[in-house]
Amino acid sequence: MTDSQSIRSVAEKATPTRVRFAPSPTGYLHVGGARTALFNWLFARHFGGKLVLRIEDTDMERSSAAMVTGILEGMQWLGMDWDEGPFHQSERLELYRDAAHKLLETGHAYHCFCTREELELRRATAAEAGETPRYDGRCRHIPTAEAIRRSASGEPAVVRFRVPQSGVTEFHDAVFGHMEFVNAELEDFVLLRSDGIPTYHLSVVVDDIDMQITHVIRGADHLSNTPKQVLQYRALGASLPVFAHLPLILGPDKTRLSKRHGATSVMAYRDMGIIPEAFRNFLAVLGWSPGEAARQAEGPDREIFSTEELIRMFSLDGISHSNAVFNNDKLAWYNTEYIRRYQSERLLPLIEKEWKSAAYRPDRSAGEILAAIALLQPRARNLKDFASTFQAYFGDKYEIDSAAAAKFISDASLRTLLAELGQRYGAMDNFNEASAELVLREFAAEKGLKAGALINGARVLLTGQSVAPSLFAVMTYLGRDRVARRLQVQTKPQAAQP
RNA sequence: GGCGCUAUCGUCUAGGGGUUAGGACGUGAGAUUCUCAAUCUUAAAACACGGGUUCGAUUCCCGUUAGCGCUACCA
Repeated sequence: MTDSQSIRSVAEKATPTRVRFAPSPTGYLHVGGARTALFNWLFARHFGGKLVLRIEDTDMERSSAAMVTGILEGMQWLGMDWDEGPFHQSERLELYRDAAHKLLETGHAYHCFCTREELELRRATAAEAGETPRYDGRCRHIPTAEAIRRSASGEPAVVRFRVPQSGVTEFHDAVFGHMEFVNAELEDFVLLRSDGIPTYHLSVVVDDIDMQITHVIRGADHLSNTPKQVLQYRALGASLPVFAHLPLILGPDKTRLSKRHGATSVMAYRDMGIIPEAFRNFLAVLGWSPGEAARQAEGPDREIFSTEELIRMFSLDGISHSNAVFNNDKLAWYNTEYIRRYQSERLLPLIEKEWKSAAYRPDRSAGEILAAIALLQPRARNLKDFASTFQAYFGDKYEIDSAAAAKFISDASLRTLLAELGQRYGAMDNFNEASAELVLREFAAEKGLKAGALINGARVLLTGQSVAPSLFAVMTYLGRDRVARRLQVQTKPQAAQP
């Protein structure tokens, strides 16, 4: 340890928590990435630290600006903000080249002139011989002067890190504990490609040092890469951040979540009618648990956590060591819970988006719309319901579900009676929930049939569905005239159609 | 193949040397009755296996098995 290093580590202790979310824009923000972002965000907010957003776009062929936009959109949808960035690695290439040169100068790296074809061939040969395919280090011993001359003369070369051939590389992981890797198992990995673009291994380390990241919270798929990075921190004379690797999210078949399992993009969940907070809550407890004590302290609800609660309770200690299966049923449950708990006013903008995407236009006053939402919230499962099965509450154009019609209003005499009931309602003076029910029941007794038959039939005519809130509450919401009109509508029973 | 990680109900998990192994989702049954996808009640459902250590392991250690990850001039 040099003096400057110890001074630096003291200084770093005084620095606030700094974490980063560093997606690669080779695809949309996927579920796993979203959870990584969430844990970083929660961690930063918990400690009043900073979240840096960094776009790892050094793979120019696979990266695109559209994907960056999509990722930012995904984060915003989930209600996560960031304090710095987005920084693009593609705009910081000089930094990585400088670091590579520094490593070259200090002997921690060397030029390698082996071609891809040669490497490929050797790998294949090694695999055939049952050996571990690993770079054999043949360019390690090319004298520096010669390497510089060859490189300067235009011979393509990559820069490789010179991994110690003995010893072990250790680090502490906040989730998995003490980690130790035998250096001899590591190969001399590539830092700089022959086109001068850094690989992930280099850029991630250089940026994490440059951005003074204190905690690297990322997917467990990086656990095995970490010793390569630790080696670079040491070679560069930088102190180590705290690493925290997150278990992976799996599909129902316990393989890594992928497109095969359905939606993996978080935006797909928005499009499926999921409330962002519900999705976030679901994601937060996938691979993390606040623990019994913290749970109890938060009161009776043990599964539903507000943003503030999540921030307050979040801790690296609660992160699970094992992978978690993504459970759609539980997500759906969270969604219904959030739909119920939201104030109608708060739900409205989300519902309006659904209307817009379904090209549906409500035909009611703002007050009526809010009342309808409040009426329907307890039985909505999904935001999509408001633009589909609930259309009868927001306008007079709605379809009658054919199965419901067949079951409850296929009888012509019943239809006639419902129309008559409609007339009776139309003539009422004090139309309210209690009186509407009284009139219906008296009407049923008068005609000698069960109230249930009328109720079920009326429900279908009034709402188009066989499932709805309490019928008389629906009537009250709809109002006398609309109820009267709908009951008297003479659509032909579905069954009678040729 | 090598290296690494992991292992509690079907799933997410709590717990932790002595517990009736707790909760949630889902599932079954019942209640309610104007419908249910609501509500209430209730049931079934787990410590992967084998060795240690110990008076006592689901918990600690080792191994086996299984799953996952890494093993690129991808990230």
